[in-house]
Amino acid sequence: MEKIAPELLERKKKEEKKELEDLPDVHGEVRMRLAPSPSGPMHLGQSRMAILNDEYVKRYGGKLFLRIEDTNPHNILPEAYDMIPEDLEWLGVKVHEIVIQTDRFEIYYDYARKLLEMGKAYITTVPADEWRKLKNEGKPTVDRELPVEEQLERWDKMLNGDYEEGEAVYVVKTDLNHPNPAIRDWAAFRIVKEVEHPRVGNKYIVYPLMNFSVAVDDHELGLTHVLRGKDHLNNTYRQEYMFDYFGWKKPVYIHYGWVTMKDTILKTSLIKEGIKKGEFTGWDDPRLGTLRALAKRGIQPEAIRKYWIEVGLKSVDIEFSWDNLYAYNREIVDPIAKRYFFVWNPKKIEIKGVERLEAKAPYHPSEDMGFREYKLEKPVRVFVVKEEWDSLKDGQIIRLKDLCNVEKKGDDGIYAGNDVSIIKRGAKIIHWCPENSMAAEIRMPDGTLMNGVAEPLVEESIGKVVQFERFGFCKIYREAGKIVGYFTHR
RNA sequence: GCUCCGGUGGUGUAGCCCGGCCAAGCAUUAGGGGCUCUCAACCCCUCGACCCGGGUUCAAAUCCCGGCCGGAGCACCA
Repeated sequence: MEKIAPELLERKKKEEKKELEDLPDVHGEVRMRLAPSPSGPMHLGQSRMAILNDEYVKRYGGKLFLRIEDTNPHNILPEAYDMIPEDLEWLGVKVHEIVIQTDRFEIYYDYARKLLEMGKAYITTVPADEWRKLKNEGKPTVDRELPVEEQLERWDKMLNGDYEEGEAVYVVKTDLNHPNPAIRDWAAFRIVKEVEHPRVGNKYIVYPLMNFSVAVDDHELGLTHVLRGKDHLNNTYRQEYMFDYFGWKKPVYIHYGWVTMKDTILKTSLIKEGIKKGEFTGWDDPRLGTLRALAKRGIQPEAIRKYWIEVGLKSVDIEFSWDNLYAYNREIVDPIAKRYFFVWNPKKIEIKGVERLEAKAPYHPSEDMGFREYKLEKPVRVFVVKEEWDSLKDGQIIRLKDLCNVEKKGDDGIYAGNDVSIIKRGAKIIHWCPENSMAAEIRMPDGTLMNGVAEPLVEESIGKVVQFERFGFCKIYREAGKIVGYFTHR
């Protein structure tokens, strides 16, 4: 090989596979986390952080935490506690330990008290908008510098439920003159009384806000590296104050860019509403960008993984490319998908001039998967795509793939032998389905349906991704006696 | 408005830190051809990019300055 065609080897070398770049500051093993809130199942956008964290933990060894951030009782879908781990498992992400924030209130309270004692936090009873206004002007509220004893007293009152919702807020001090107003004093605990938490009920009335619980947990879990979207950049700065106050060692923070997904419905609140209204069939409706929808459509988790590895951790904003994802998926699915015929807008034609026909079509054009065979008896009738048949000229001879040649004559076909060489001479090849085919409905990612018939043998591929020849890849299901295909991609 | 972050073909990415081998690589998409009993796969070819302007230098996608453009955050959400 080397002697005959060294240039081929050269080429091989150039097509190195994409690899994630190394993480900075790795000393031995890493400890990382995924931190979704349980508002719904995972979607494509969230799979990025899951995959990347997983890749690094697998590369360096260490531990990956799934930390469910459920400290906002207003935005929780109880089923999500189970759905998220399921989605991760489907993705092939290895989670070593699950941590749920509503199990950890005592830890947060503990640190909250310490911070008050250190004079690094205060409890304000000033209304939110006023507090915010003062902050933007770089001015303290009247209660910011109240003595520690009084702050602790207020804290106890908060915990005891002596304040109503919105009457008191625990704030972490930073720097009122910080040039970025977003970083100045930030709210860390709020009172929630009017809503019951789906998981812990009304056991607690003081809820930590994200920046506080995240900082505490990132430290408590001993994280070495934190990957997050750059929309969290200011939160990182806020949280760093906590690390500085307590003298904790900070993890390495890496902020990756924003991903926009055109024509993809990701927003959980919208999906939830749509499901309720009946606009979507469920969390796996093929129009959605949830992982469950993609799974249903036959997208392989390995394709998603490969996609995000290719994209990497850059802080540039990017546009998601379905084409690229489909290309990766096709690479995986093409060699294993069995081939079948699906005829949309079917028209039944009779092939005259033969007693019987035998079809022998390979399951795969290049892989050795055997054949699907059909025997067609006397009135030999098949389904073909209506527009296709109608567009043929009378007298035109075409090839019915893996069956025979026919000459069109109105709504009939005249048997024209079985000489494959007519293809070489330019005969059109069309596909067909036997008369005993099954009704089939294909559901497209844009929500449209295609109705037709699928050859009987597809039944053996229920639950699998197949390729309907001259149509595209689909994942096959059965619903109410009919074949239902979820379109994967061409 | 303020504070950050970033700008390589339609899309994604490599190169940028440590200037030259970059008249910019790879993948995908699009167009064309080949092969094939699929409009798939495979093979070949083609189109297509360093945001702009200065500066430093023998030499800049790579370093410096300015501008322009895009994005994020500025919640008692995460």
